[in-house]
Amino acid sequence: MTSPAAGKPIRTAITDEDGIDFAIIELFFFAYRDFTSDPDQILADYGFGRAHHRVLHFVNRRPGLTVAELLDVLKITKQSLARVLKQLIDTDHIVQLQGPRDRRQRELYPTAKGRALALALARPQSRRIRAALEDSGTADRASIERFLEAMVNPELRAQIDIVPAQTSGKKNGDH
Amino acid sequence: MTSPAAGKPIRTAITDEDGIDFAIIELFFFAYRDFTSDPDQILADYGFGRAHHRVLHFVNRRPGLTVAELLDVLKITKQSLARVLKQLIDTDHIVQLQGPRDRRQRELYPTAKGRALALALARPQSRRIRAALEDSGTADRASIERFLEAMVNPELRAQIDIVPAQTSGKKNGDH
DNA sequence: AAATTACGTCAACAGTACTGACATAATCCC
DNA sequence: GGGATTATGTCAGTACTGTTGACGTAATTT
Repeated sequence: MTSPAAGKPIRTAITDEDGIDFAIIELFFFAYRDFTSDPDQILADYGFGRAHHRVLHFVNRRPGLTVAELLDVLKITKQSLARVLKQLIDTDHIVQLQGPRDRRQRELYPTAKGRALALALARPQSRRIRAALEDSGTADRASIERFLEAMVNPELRAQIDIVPAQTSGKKNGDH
Repeated sequence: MTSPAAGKPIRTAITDEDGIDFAIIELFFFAYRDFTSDPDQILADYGFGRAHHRVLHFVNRRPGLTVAELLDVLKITKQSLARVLKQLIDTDHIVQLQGPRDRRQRELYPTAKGRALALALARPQSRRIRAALEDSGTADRASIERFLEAMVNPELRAQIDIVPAQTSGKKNGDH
């Protein structure tokens, strides 16, 4: 049961000693797990995974973004993106257009099919958020939004707020 | 560039039409990504991954939990847990004790080494949370906690709150 | 014309998850 | 007592997502 040189078991639960906020750490894990479980179920019907969802999401949010910009947002390598993006293009969820200024670039746009899937995936997530905001009562949307934004690395906050609420895509002022 | 029967590109960004809360959906993605990046860096030094972190976290939070209980909290299969748990035991971060009542069970406890690593991993996460709470100003801790808890599937909320704040482990009233 | 950039692709590998099958020991129940 | 069930462990195969490294091509920059 216990190996030869095994350390002694600690029988007391870890406490909030050192001011460690275990409650929220744990809550964040559970919340994110369930948050992603809704779209995961839908994606399975398409043979897609979470990576496809992320690509689809950002292409719909910033139509016309280039491959390099997408890589920068997702923080993955191009080899990792390649497989996923190829599948989304082959299944006609996303199309590539040659960049108008720089013909080396590939601007990514959703098709009607890709737009529809993005919406279908976001719907249960949005429903969950709305319900959580209601259930938690007092918490107003803005304060949750501010908290989540503050959780993001400062250098990377530029990636957020790129979408100007209503107006159309092609508005990438970064890089 | 465009394949034969490709759909037409949609050039407008997806809107908050249909009442979809894209802002918070996206924020949640960025926040969780950065939230996990801190411990990921530390884990790399040990040759561990995120799965090790989760096991270590819950064994420290509920010392004496059984393998079955751990599987239930993590919502993974025993085959998936096996490798990770074995490594943590082999490296003397966790020890197993035969269950006192039911000798088939294996109660999991952290060693001093495992406790120390769990704390080291939680520290930057807690720091990030504290900073985010401060930065976001108004948002009081309790409302964030309530929101995150409300994001979790109702059936699974029992898993939370198991740890009674200060008292020791062995208090698993579920199942 | 040479260097750099944007993108694509091939190959190998790691980490985490899954399903299915089978083994062992301990407990439960008739 | 003895068969069924339960808790755990393990073997084998597979999928998805990510990595590094290398190389190729076309377009732009210098």
